[in-house]
Amino acid sequence: MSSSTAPAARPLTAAALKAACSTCGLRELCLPVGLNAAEMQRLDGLVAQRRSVKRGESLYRAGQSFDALYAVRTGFFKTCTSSEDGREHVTGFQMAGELLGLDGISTDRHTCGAVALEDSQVCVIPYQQLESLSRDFTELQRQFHRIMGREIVRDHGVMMLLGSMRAEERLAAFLLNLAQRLKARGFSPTSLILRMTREEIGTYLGLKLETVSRCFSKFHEDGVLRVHQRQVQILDEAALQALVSGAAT
Amino acid sequence: MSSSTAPAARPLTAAALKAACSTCGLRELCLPVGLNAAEMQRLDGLVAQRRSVKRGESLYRAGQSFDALYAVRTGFFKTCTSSEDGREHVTGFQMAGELLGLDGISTDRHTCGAVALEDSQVCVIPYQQLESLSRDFTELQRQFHRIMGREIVRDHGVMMLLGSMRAEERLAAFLLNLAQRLKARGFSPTSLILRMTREEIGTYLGLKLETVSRCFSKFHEDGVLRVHQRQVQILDEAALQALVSGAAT
DNA sequence: CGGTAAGTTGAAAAATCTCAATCACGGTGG
DNA sequence: CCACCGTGATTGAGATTTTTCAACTTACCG
Repeated sequence: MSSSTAPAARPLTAAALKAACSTCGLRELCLPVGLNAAEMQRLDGLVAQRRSVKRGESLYRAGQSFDALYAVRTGFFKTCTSSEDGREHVTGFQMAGELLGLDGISTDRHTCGAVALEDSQVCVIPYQQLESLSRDFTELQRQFHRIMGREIVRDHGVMMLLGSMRAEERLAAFLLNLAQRLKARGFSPTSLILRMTREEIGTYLGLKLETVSRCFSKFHEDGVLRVHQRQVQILDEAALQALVSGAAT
Repeated sequence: MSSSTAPAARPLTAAALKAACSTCGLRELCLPVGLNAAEMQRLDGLVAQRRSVKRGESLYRAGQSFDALYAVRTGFFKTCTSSEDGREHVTGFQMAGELLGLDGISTDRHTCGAVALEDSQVCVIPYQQLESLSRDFTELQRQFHRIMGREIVRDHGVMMLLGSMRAEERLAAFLLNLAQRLKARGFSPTSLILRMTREEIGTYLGLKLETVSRCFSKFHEDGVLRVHQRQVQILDEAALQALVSGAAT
């Protein structure tokens, strides 16, 4: 769409790609949480650029030098590390309002890759400038730290999931988490379209794709879900919740 | 050393418990990395207090309000989350120079508990003051962010371990990691005394204690380790390394 | 010494993986 | 418009890994 001719409508020009936190619908989920108007404006100056990433393309790759964080504006990403022997492991899925790239902070080099699972757009947040601005604004500093802290807590949750739940429990936890995040963004929490393959779910949950598929089928049989390929409808949220909480039984 | 009164030897007075990064042997591993003399002195003003934690005691518990980070000075800790149904999961082991408490940043409340596995001492780093000081010193800010980033990368490593390695590979990775950290602290990287039980290793690695025990025995039989209870000697590091890297084979 | 917590080992059960065959869907080209 | 192709998803059966349950040993502490 929108070849460079068309002076009437050019949604993908540089101007259109100009970011602006202050007018962004995601500002209550994203980096600007808690900022006042003046601070927001300063942040607008920092988050100046957007970047489009087509489905299947990499936003960044492992090993690449780190110089910016990215806030997902639209679309859906996975982040994955690959081990020395080439196996891939998905460390997370990111949707609108979530930050990508934190893995690069410690070594100035990305340790995961980020791949778009559908056509997506991100806001580029130059890291040097973010550090600098967060020295001026207590609230921005605070929020940035909270976001990093949240990532750590999230990772602990995943470690717990991988370390002590079995297949069905893992998938239940995964679906509930997805539903809850969709809900926070105003989407239906019961009817979702998965953006990732069974294999990607599998490497995220530490399972083989066949196991993931079998669990979906099992949930379907039990009337907990309606599953049709990537279309999933949650029929009995309580049942999923019970699997996750009462995981011991 | 130094206590102002000092009627001879009172190692546990308040004065003796006074912390000082500038004279601490761990400063090259801990928070003060990269600071100049003046900055170090300001940091000394912040990290003013030490706290002793006896073996088996908690430094902090899940749910408790968060107001400080802790740098391990001596000793050894584990951090664990407990799931809703009461199962415990160990998220990490911390030794001298490593930071505890990052899990509290996102919600102002700790989400894990930290328990000393031997008599330990930590430096208390009041969080508000750390944030404040890191607004003044670029280098401190930088280092603090690196530490958080490192924790995220570490967690990704554990997720990969839990998600895609089998028992022996996990234990090998665990031992190599431990050895490497001990080496960085000037201890022998081949002869180590485990501070934790088989069960604690198990919940960290997502295995049952019997499985951990069997893996130790297997390594012993294969001549890779000498194992006698908690005394472990690494005889063939390359073999462990091969297990971790060529995990696919 | 005796008691307790931790560690080891064995055998059977359970969960997950592997390998293989088949099915469904979306897109492409005739 | 429809047949065909390739990717992704499903399902089955047998192999493998890990867990479970249980018995037994060892070390440590007062």
